[in-house]
Amino acid sequence: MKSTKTTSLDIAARAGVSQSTVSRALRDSPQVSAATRRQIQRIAKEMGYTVDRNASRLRAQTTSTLALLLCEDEPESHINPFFLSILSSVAHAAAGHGYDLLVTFQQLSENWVQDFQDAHRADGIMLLGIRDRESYDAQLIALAASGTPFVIWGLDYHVPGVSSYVTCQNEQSAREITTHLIRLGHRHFAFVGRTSAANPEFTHRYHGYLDALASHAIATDPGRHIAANSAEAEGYDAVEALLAGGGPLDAIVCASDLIAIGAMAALRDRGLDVPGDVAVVGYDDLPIAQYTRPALTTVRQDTELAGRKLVEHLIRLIAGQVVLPDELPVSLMIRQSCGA
Amino acid sequence: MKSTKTTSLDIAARAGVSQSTVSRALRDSPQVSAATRRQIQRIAKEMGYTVDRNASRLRAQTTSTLALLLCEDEPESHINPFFLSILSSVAHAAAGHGYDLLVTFQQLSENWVQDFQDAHRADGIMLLGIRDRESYDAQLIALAASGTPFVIWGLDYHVPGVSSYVTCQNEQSAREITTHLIRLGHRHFAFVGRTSAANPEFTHRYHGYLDALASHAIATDPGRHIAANSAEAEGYDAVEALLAGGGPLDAIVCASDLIAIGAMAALRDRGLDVPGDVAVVGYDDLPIAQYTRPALTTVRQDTELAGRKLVEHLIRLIAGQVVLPDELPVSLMIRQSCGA
DNA sequence: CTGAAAGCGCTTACAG
DNA sequence: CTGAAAGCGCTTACAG
Repeated sequence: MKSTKTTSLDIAARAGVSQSTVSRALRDSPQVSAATRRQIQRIAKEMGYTVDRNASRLRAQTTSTLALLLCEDEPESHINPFFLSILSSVAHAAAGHGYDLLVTFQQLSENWVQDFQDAHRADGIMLLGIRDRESYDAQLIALAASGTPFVIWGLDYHVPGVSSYVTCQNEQSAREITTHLIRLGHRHFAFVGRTSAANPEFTHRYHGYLDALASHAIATDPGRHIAANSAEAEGYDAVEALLAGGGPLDAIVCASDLIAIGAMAALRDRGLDVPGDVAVVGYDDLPIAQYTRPALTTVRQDTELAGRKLVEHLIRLIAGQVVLPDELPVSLMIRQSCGA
Repeated sequence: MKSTKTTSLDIAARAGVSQSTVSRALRDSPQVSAATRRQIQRIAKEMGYTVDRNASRLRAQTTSTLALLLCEDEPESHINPFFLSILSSVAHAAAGHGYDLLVTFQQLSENWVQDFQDAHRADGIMLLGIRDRESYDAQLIALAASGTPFVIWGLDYHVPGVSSYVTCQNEQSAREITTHLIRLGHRHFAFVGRTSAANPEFTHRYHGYLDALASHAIATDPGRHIAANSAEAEGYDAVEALLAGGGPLDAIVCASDLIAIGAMAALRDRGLDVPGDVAVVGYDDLPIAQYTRPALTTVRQDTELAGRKLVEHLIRLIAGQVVLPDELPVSLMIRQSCGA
């Protein structure tokens, strides 16, 4: 089946030039005359030849590969579909820049740092899903110390010249969506989402939420802040805890859409109407958010832009160029679950 | 920052053996004495050495890499979260077998076949999301002819010795879930999902559905079969078309959960109760299916097993071993949207 | 069990 | 603008 492999020497023989010239022509080197280059490229195409990546990478001491590490808390835990959108965008962007994309799902227990760096598997690394900074700290420091370029999504940690990060305007957008609820007349708020120094995205959203309440002199009760990771089940349980706590409640700000969807299910199961009795808002704007009933009011993160930025930052870092972290704009998606 | 690279020669010098012995020891060759092997492995660890993959791959003419191609209809179209689960499982399985995983999102217009094969980027390919066999036919034939091992999810196309496929018991499970609805007393059915020779999964599900109806002598009307791809919006529109058609309707069998979620939203928007007025069932058991209200009755596909099988088949194919296509068992997840 | 040597298929100074 | 040559870091016959 498989015919013997075509190498640059075969092309050279056919074109009547040296192997070096073939190599140059295929890399669009200006050193080769236009006529020779065209001829060589034509022959290469005819013979179905493509450069052997292993050889070129070995020789050029590069990998032309970007790695994407998706960190998950536990093996086989459900991953937020939000990351699928980013992954898709990253894959397109990487391909557009001529890079291969290596994808790994990692648990934080594993020591991926040394592995990736020394095995020359990728020129740089993108980290998604790092929510618990403390657990990752040692690995991040080691990564930075090794000089491996990397970019983080959602965590504002960066070492100039080595790493960068891309995140979105978490605090500001949470302030906006909470203010929207206040304007609608809601006064008894709760926030669902685990916050800590270790979980920066949710923490920033929480701060924006608190800030909006404070600006309107609305009191908050620590009991109205329930920790939850981004999963429907945790949103569901959080609402049960909230209702068990008693007291008036007319709006729940959730740190993610998945949490909000679980929260809405719990409210419904308790016979409460959304938004009639309790308004609910989420964060992410997953595709499904348009199709829950009531449709979910949420904050849209531009995953297409996020993926592109991640790749651009990483490529600049690899090239030794200056990179400044990016905070991407978001947009409020007002639908029915907030009451308007 | 980055120190000069450690090579097997450095290890050899330190261990006082030849470079060949280092190479053998690190590959656990039985040719090396246990004592020497242990010592070399210890030194390698101390020096933070890992084999340079580009060099070893070039030399051994292999890639130790598996490619996963996710085919999408249009650039940036939403991808079914179902594939995220499979992707996660594939990533774990590939890592477990010592393979890297290259991920690409492809449109069918692109000619990925030659690319992958000739560029020595992967030892084998997994194809997900090929729903339209006709469009891919030429590429599949070319792939098979090139001798590149590949495995397809969901499409029963295979060339013994070169390719295989993994799918699930689509027809049988659709028959079961439809029968369940019939037992519940539903008599006026519709099916939403695009079927054609080109879309085997949905087609098999449709056949199972028709079969169940026929077994119970329930009449079907071609107008009650609406084509739809796996997306909430298409499910939504399909229900509008169904309702516009008029006539009694008390159960909708959807070819995917995404379609079902869109369908439920449309019914709700028309003031119809699910399952009171119309029962709805889906397919896939996405995590969200437990949290729609009513919770969605659906068919669970074991994505963890699916990913593992895909990788196992591919690795066997690469090793030249015999592989028989797999049809995985599924399970009915009875929740509320069916009326029991 | 170990070593010396060849060679995988490229890229890239160096020389012309 | 082109060629001859070195060498990236391994793996693996071959010889002992």
